[in-house]
Amino acid sequence: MTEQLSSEKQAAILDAARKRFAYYGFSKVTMDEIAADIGMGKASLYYYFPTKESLFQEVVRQESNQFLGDIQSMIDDRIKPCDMLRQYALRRIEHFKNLANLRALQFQQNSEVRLPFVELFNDFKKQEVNLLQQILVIGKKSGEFAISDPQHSAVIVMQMLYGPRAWILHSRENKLDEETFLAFEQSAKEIVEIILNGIKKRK
Amino acid sequence: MTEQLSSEKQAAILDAARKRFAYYGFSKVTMDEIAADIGMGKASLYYYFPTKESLFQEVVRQESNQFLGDIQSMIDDRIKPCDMLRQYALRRIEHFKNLANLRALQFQQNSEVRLPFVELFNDFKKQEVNLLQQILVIGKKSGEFAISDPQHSAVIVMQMLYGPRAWILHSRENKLDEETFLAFEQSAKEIVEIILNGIKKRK
DNA sequence: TTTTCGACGGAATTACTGAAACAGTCGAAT
DNA sequence: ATTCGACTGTTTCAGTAATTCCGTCGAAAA
Repeated sequence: MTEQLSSEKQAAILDAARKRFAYYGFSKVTMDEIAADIGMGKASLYYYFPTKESLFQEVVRQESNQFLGDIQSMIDDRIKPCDMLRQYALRRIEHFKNLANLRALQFQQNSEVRLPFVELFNDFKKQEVNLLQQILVIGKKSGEFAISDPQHSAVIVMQMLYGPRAWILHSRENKLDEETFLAFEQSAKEIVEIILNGIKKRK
Repeated sequence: MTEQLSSEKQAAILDAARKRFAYYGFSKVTMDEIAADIGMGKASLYYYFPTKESLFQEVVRQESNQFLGDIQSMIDDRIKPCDMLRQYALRRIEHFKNLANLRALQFQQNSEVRLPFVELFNDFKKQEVNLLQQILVIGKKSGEFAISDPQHSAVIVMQMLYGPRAWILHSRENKLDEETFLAFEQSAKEIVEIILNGIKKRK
């Protein structure tokens, strides 16, 4: 079980890295610090992870996959669609909490928004939309959700959860080009309709 | 009508300032540029406005008051509550467009988020919530909205419109303290319920 | 053979400094 | 009452020196 020992060390590194990254963000953590946390030399970290970036990515990937896996198995359990959606949303809040400052960093300093990280987060977002679509399709088929296009609705609900503002900041160079604005305007209008449905009295 | 002439000049300054500020943000606009736009010397601007900051504030205040005034008079017209809410949301998108980069600046660089501006925007937010509350109270009284607490709902809808993410970035030093997170968590959960109501099939 | 680490090189970040830009003032001109 | 050129003190910025930190390597330990 030498491999077991190796992955134990690896897990320890990932754990220490997660704690530091989640609190201080990527650039304000040094490899020396992470190594010191688990009583190792910095050079040893490079035996397990080729770069600092890959270590960070692995931390995010692990946490994200945990979340996505949980949701997927919940869907597979075939509980009521209504509860699926509620559980998903609550679990999502939890997940966001775990990666709090890690994710918040997306919307902070430009310097932190490195291309590989953007790709990582966008990939996660895509998978999340996909899960949401599954839930909505099930909800529609079973007749519990009054939606015409689950694919479309999923994107809107996601947008709602991410917040319209996040959208804008995502646009290149923090500037509002016409294209970005039209997309924002469109989804903002659709969100309004959902809000209306949400608070209108049932007939 | 010498005063009329004065306020005409003042209006011209405000107009030039609005155009520049809305596009480039506060710090990337110089008083010289604004003055040049209307063919005046910079020093003359200081005859009408004591500081650059006061000029900026006046621009925001004017645009905001226009918006708030429009909504108020729409409410006074006593149209259907449902249309009130829809109109409000659409007009809000329009308003946001006018102040696009002016407002976007709230969520960008730290350097731009100066205390007097935060207060200005928070003040606007308060007034906006108040209008929204009026609409919801009317909607509830007339029996068109199925909400228990209009005061509370107004805050939630606002949060939805501003986006939960914006909330987080608002917190001091861009750091997620416990208090901020609890507030976020609470409202996120409530937003979930609204989403659910919005897409659930009517019985 | 697998894992750890001290010591080192080079790239990137920070701290520093001098020059340029800018907000705001003042007194004269209109 | 209103405009403006010329000036001042502060802030911003570009360029540079000093430092930090990522990542490597060869030796040592297990």
